[in-house]
Amino acid sequence: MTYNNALAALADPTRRRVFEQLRLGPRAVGRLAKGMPVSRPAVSQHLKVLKEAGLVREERDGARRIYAIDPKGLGSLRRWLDQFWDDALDAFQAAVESPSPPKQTRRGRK
Amino acid sequence: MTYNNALAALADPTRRRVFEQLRLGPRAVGRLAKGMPVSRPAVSQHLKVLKEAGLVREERDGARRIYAIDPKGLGSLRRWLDQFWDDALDAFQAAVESPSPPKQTRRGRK
DNA sequence: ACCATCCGTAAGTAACAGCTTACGGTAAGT
DNA sequence: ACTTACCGTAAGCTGTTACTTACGGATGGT
Repeated sequence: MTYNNALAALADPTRRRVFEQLRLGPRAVGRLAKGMPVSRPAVSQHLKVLKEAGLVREERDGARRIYAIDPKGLGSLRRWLDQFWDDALDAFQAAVESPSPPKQTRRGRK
Repeated sequence: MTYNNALAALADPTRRRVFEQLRLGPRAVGRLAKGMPVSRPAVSQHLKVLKEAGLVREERDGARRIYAIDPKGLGSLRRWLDQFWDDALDAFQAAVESPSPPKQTRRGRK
């Protein structure tokens, strides 16, 4: 039930860019901030949102925080999307196969 | 390359609710607005965003507009997520299998 | 012709989200 | 003990966004 947070988290372009950076492997905050158009605190705030959405895991290494992708949030999002995908295709196919659907027209078409 | 718009569109809870309504089949605007906590124009605006994101298709039936899920936007979103899913699992597995990664520590761990 | 239904758009407002700078806390090196 | 590096949080500002009401165009029935 965390897919809603995951969607909201991945909606922001900057945050998505941080997330895509982590696809290459775990990274510290400072390293993530380098090469980004925003400041380091901004990256920290984005990481906080991603973490609360279950998309990212935090691991301490001395004074540094290493962030990595958490498959959990990604999985729940994928499940939601797949379920949606199947149902949508069913409805789409049913609409195509029947020229005059049962409840489609209420007052006649033409 | 429309997955970013799709993510932004599905980020809003109300808009997601409209979209999930359409999972049951094509609906007119007025019918979608009934049972929603917001006004009909608000639903129209949400449908416009969903349409621009490629998530929804519009079909005119007299004075009514019938909206239905467009598999296109859903597909691009799914592809992006799948690619992400694979890469993330690879990186995750690689990180687990190697106790001491190559560039993980810069000044030594302890 | 008239009226009712269905809907999109414009304008205005209030809440939210993302960014910056400033600050404090923790850990490692000397 | 002192300094440096690394990072999270608070406070404040600003642009965006989701909502409302009001309006007008298009279609269908009588």
